[in-house]
Amino acid sequence: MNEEERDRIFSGSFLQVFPPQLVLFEVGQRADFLHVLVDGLAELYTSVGDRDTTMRIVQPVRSFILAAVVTDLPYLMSARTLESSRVLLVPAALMREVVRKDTALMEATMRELAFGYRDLVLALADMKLRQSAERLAHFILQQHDVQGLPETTVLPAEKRVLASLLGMTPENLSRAFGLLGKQGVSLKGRMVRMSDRAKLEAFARPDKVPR
Amino acid sequence: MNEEERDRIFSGSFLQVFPPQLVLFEVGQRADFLHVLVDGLAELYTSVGDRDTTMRIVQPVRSFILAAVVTDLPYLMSARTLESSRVLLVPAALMREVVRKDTALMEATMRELAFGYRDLVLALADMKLRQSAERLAHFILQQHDVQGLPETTVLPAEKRVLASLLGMTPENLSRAFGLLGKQGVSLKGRMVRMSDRAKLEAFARPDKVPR
DNA sequence: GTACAGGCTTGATAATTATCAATTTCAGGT
DNA sequence: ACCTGAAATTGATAATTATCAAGCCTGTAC
Repeated sequence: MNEEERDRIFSGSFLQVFPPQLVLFEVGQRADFLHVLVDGLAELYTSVGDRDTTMRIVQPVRSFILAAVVTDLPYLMSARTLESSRVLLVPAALMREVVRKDTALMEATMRELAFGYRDLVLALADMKLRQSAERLAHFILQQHDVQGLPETTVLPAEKRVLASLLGMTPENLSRAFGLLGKQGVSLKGRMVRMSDRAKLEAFARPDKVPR
Repeated sequence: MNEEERDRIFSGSFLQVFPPQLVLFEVGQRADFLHVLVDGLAELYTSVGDRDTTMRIVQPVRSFILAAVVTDLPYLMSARTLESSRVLLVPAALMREVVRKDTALMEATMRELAFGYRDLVLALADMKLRQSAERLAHFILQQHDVQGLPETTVLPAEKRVLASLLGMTPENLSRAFGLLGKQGVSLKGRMVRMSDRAKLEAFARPDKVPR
C-alpha cells in the first residue's frame, strides 16, 4: 500500500502490553480498535445465556475483529489474552478512513475477510458433521500442517480452552485423546505425537478442499 | 459504482433459468461464476465423508459464493436449486477485474464479506451453544423479524432442508416443534404461529448483539 | 523438598441427539 | 377426485455428549 497512508495508520496506532487473562473487549461494545496480536496469545470467545465458547485462538502475528471494524458494528465476540501479549491497536475510524482511500489496503482487507469467511465455513461444517473425536483428529492434522514439525505437534493453548474451541467439554477432550490412541496418537502434556498420519486422516475424513 | 464498469459486468454476465433440484456447482470446483439468485430458491450445502449438511438457504435477491470468487479458490460448498430459479451468472474473472478497478464495488464487496463473516460467527456460536429446540426457536424469531408479518412466519424450505440447516435430523425437528408448543408455537404445514414472542425469546436466549 | 492450587483425567450417571421402523399426511399427476 | 410416492410424524432404541464427583498429576511458591 501507499507509504504515506501506511505511516498514517502506524502513527495513529499504539502498541500496548497486556498481562495474561486480561479482557481486551467484550461482546456488544462498539468496535473501537482493530487489534493486531504482535506477540503472545489471545482468545476470542462469545456466549449465549450462561454458556460460553471459544471461537478462535489468535496467534501472532494476526489481526482480529476486522469485520466489526469494517462494518462499524458492535463486537460479536469478546477477547482476552491467554499469555502476556503485545497488541497493536489501530483506531477503527482511522482504519476505515484509510481503507476507503487506499485501494491496496482495501483489497487486502477484502481478501482477509474472504479467507476468514472460508475458515468459518469449514469450522461450521466441522461442528455439524464431525463428532468430537473426529474434530480433535482434524484439529491435530491442521496444526501439524501449520507447525511443520515432523511427528509432533504442540497444542497452542490449555486443554480446557482447546476443548471449548472444539465444542466439547474438557472431560470429553481427554476421552477423545484416549480414543485417538488407536489411530496412533499419543499425548505427553501439550505435545502430541502422531505415528501414522494416513490412519489419522482416514479417521478424521479431511475436507475435500485443502486450506 | 461507475456506470461504465457496471455495464461491463452486466454485458459479460447472463441470466439463466434452472429447474428445481439442479446442482449448480460442487465443492472443489474452481469458482467460475459469482451467482446471484434473482428468483426462486437455492441451497448451499457441503459434506464430510458420507454425511452432508445444508449451510445456507439462499433467497432472492442475493449473491452467493462471493468469497470463493474473490480469492479465486475452489468452492467450499455445493449449490442446488430447490425451486425453479433464475440465476445471474457473473464470470468470476470479470468480477475480480472490475472489483480491482472500481473502488465502490470493491467497498461493497468488502462490506458484503464482512456481513457474511458476522453471520457465520453467529451461526457457529448458535451451533455450539444452543441445543436443538433452542436453535429452532432462535431461527423462528429471526425469520419472524425478516418477514415482518404479525404473528405468523413461513418456513422458507422443506422441513428436512430446514432440519439440516439447523444441524439436526428431520425427526428431531418434528420433536423440537413439539417442544416449542409449550412456548406458544404452533405449526400448520409451513406456517408457524407464535402466540408469545417474549416467552419464545426467553427460551431461545437471543444474541446480545442484534443482527 | 514440601505443600498447594489449578488443571487434567477417570468413572458413573444423566441428558441430548441420532437411528431405525412404522404410520400418517401431504402434494402432484392423471 | 383418486392414486401414488415423497415428506413428515411418532415411537422405541442406541449412540453420543454432558454433568457430577473423585482423584491424580504438574508446576509453582515457600
